[in-house]
Amino acid sequence: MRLLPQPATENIQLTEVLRALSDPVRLEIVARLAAAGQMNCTVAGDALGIHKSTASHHYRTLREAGVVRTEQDGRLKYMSLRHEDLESRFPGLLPAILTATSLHRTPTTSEGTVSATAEARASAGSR
Amino acid sequence: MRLLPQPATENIQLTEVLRALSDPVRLEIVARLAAAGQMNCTVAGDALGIHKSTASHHYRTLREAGVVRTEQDGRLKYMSLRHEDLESRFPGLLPAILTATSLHRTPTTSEGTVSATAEARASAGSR
DNA sequence: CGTATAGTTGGATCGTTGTCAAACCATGGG
DNA sequence: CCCATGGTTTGACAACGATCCAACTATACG
Repeated sequence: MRLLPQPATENIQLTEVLRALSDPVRLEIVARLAAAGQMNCTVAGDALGIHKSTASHHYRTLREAGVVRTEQDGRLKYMSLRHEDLESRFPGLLPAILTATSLHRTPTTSEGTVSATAEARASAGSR
Repeated sequence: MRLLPQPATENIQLTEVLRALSDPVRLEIVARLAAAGQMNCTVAGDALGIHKSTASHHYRTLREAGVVRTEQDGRLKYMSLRHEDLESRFPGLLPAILTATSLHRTPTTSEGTVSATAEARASAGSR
């Protein structure tokens, strides 16, 4: 369970977090992470219908901004929200954003079927 | 007291708000607006040490994102935060961001302090 | 070892953005 | 009516970002 490099909590910058979350694809990833707890990269890419290299770019952006942590377990990498770190540095910010995304959810690309698959796979891969 | 065109409350998009606030200069404008209540455009530009056309661009970005309202009174235009509109659409978001900016403020918002200006300009200019 | 799987990296493309400068527009005062 | 003042618009420029494809790396499994 190797943890990929990420900024220390005290070095997380507000503008970078906001920038990371200002992209619809990344906001969607974060919303799904909040619901699922964690997520493997391929699942995220498949669910969002984007190329895997594009997905990889978004994971990196989120990780470097300090929004998510990535742990490698074998061939898989699992992302999860840095909830406590963000809360301690920007109290209330992430909850407010997650509330907003759930309030104004857009009927995204085949949300129901794909997200069901994504969740099934995500939970099957977790332990 | 003419009100400049702005998006209706229900049309304010989260990603656009986050995008608008992800620029250090605009975040500084918003922080000062929160402290001062309202602000005239030239004052903001002078205080931030940026060209007036650049400032104008940022005002427009903030207004079009739904973050600020602009009212024209004679030759002057006053900006103020759309606090209630944002609160009704994204509860807790703006307060959390303002809290974050005041928690991790570089120098304080007193006028005349130019170091904040220099830093904002430096990071913005080094894109 | 060889192969399949998971993800990254580099290159190419194309649109967006922050900045300044200069010209422009609008408003109120003399 | 003209001019000074407050802001906007346009143009140019350099940097950034999102995306895809193809090639690459790394890990596990047989």
